[in-house]
Amino acid sequence: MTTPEENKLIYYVKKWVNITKDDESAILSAFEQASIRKKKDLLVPGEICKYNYFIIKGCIRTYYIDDKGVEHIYHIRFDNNWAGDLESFFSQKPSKYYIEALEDTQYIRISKDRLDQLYDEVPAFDRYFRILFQKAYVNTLKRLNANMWEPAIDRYKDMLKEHPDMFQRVPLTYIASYLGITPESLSRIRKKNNQ
Amino acid sequence: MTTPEENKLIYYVKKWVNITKDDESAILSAFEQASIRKKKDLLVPGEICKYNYFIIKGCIRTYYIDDKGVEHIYHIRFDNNWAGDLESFFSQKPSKYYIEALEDTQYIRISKDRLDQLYDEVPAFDRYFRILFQKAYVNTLKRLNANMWEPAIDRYKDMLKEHPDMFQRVPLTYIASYLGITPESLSRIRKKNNQ
DNA sequence: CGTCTATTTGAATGTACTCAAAAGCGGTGG
DNA sequence: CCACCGCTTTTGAGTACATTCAAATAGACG
Repeated sequence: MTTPEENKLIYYVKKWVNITKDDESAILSAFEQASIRKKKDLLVPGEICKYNYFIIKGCIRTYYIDDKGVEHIYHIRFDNNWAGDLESFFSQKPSKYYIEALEDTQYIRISKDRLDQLYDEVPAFDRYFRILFQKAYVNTLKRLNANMWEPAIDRYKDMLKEHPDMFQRVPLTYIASYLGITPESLSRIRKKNNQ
Repeated sequence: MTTPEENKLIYYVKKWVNITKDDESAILSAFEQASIRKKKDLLVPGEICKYNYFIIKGCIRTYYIDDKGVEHIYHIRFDNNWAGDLESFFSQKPSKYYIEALEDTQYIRISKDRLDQLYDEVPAFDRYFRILFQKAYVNTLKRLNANMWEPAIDRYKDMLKEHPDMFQRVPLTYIASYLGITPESLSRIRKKNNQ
């Protein structure tokens, strides 16, 4: 039994796959620990996303800026989640995104080469990510569906129910963007919802 | 070298991972071949999605019907793609979706148990699906983003460019649903686009 | 040829948008 | 401790895009 206090990553990996003690040390030695201050960027457009990040504690958003200069948020991630631009990370081509800390954030990171090595060393890690991506894919399909066919107010209510913490930790402007609406619309929706 | 003519699944697996001859036969023996007629269902709501499907030739759509009785299409898949309700398949709980053949379709399928076995027997298959889900996840994020922030006409044009075949093989009503708009709106967009 | 379904067109409606401005809130420095 | 500044959130007015509902037209298939 690994507790989150000992090592968060190992704890969460073990939720999904069985690994040996050797696997554990192989995994642990493949990651580096680091931290970043609020409002600082882990990645800016044009750079290659050299690392995949696992957030130990903090908050990170991934967004891009469109032709008109408007920000659009892909996702907002908290403790015990992965962050990074997968597309750039796996292709090792320049990213289109900003990855920014919304709070002072502690994380661990792994480079592409090191991760590929780890996949070979520890096949269970392949499986771990297979399961993770599978879940991420299903969740994103659901989010897509909600965005297509549910009115914004329902999406807001769902978010309030599923991620009440967000509203404590993230400015409403960002939540609006994540929900696919403007800050003004979110404000009006909230007003309507409180009456 | 495996050509698509010999075995399509093996050909596409080899595009992403290295497998031995033994792996090949293990994979092949895990799948059953079958076919289904146009307009028939592989899955209806309430049923557990017992299989994951790889389409050899044909076309399959996944959709659900909302409270108001309106159909919403999650995806439309052609030859050499996977289909199935992943959520139900992996949890083995009842599905909310219809999976329907839009053409006479040949496919191979694998059950959950057999696939879990295969993951143990052939670790490369874990990796194959890791890569597949990873790509599916990134693609779905892009589709989500387009739906949130791009006008319907741009999404239509993109689809016309990326999947011109769709328009040959799939009724416009379904394409509209896939794009997240009503058939009426798609009709008007097409009219505007041709002027 | 007739029937059923898919597509188009029309008119009215609604939801979320843009642009502009006011109000609220938090932190900093005098 | 208060005043000021910058940023977030709210409010208002006008607009646009896609929707709903209804009906007409076009196409596919037996």
